[in-house]
Amino acid sequence: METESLKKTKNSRQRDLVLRILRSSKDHPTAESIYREARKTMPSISLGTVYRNLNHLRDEGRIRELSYGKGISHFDGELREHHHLRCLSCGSVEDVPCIIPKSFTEEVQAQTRFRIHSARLEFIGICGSCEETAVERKPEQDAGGE
Amino acid sequence: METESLKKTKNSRQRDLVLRILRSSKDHPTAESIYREARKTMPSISLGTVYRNLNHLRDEGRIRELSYGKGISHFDGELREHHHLRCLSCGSVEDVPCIIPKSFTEEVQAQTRFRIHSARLEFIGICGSCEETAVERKPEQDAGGE
DNA sequence: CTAACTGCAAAGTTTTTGCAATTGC
DNA sequence: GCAATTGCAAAAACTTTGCAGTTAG
Repeated sequence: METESLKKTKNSRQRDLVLRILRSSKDHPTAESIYREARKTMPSISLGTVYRNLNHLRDEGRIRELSYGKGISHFDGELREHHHLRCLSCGSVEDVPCIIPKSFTEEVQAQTRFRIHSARLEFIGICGSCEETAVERKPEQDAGGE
Repeated sequence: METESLKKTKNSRQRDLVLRILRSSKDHPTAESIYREARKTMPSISLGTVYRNLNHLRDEGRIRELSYGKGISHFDGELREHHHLRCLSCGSVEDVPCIIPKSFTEEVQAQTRFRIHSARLEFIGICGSCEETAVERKPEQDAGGE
């Protein structure tokens, strides 16, 4: 009867800070940007500690790791089901509070031998402001200054 | 009247090879595994060239880059709409030929100022064979050897 | 008290890049 | 012929880790 190697967790000021920054963040910060933010409050915090805490919080399921794009991971402090819109033009990522239809998930599960826990969905396209910019730039339109 | 900085593309044996490997691949190889495979045919090919060609092919839209997980990108030579099942236990990724319901996509698009081109969907759960293994391991069941 | 945690810096991984030589068109 | 491409190796970018000292419980 072995318990799943659960280890005692201490609350450190550093971990609290990382979590607080993530929770209060409207976007999806990277380790680096969390680090920069954290140093405003706690100048001695190290990048390694930020990484360790992000991994720890993710393993506990208290935050989500996104890792879209190539190298860099982004982190998300929002746990309720939601998905993402990624803009091809400016690279921004916003949340959509949509929920994948249960019927769809069930259909997929029925078709495969897979037990589905959750899903990650990312819509890829052009965001509102880039769309506007593109329209402004069109030559048919009276082209702005410069 | 400037065209979108389109640059002439040459066909090199290296690029063809990378594409051929990807197209004939049932799974989603990494740059590294494509490199290993490529060297069987063309021992002089370099890893840098594999990376350059993968990026090039992706930019042309001839392959897809997956980059799930942290560091390593995986590539996918299949362009028809399909999505992925990722197993939490063994880390494997398989294709599901499912299609996101148009009505769902349209609903999301209507809710936001976003113009959706495409979507990436990944179901996360436990694959068939891991599920079986887990069941075998359950102590209620007559536990196998070892 | 002591195991978890930290800061620091060095090391690890994955990907990109500069350069001179080739190669496809 | 010339620009695109290549091989090589060095550099960059991101993340993890070993260690000795600190801290929460």
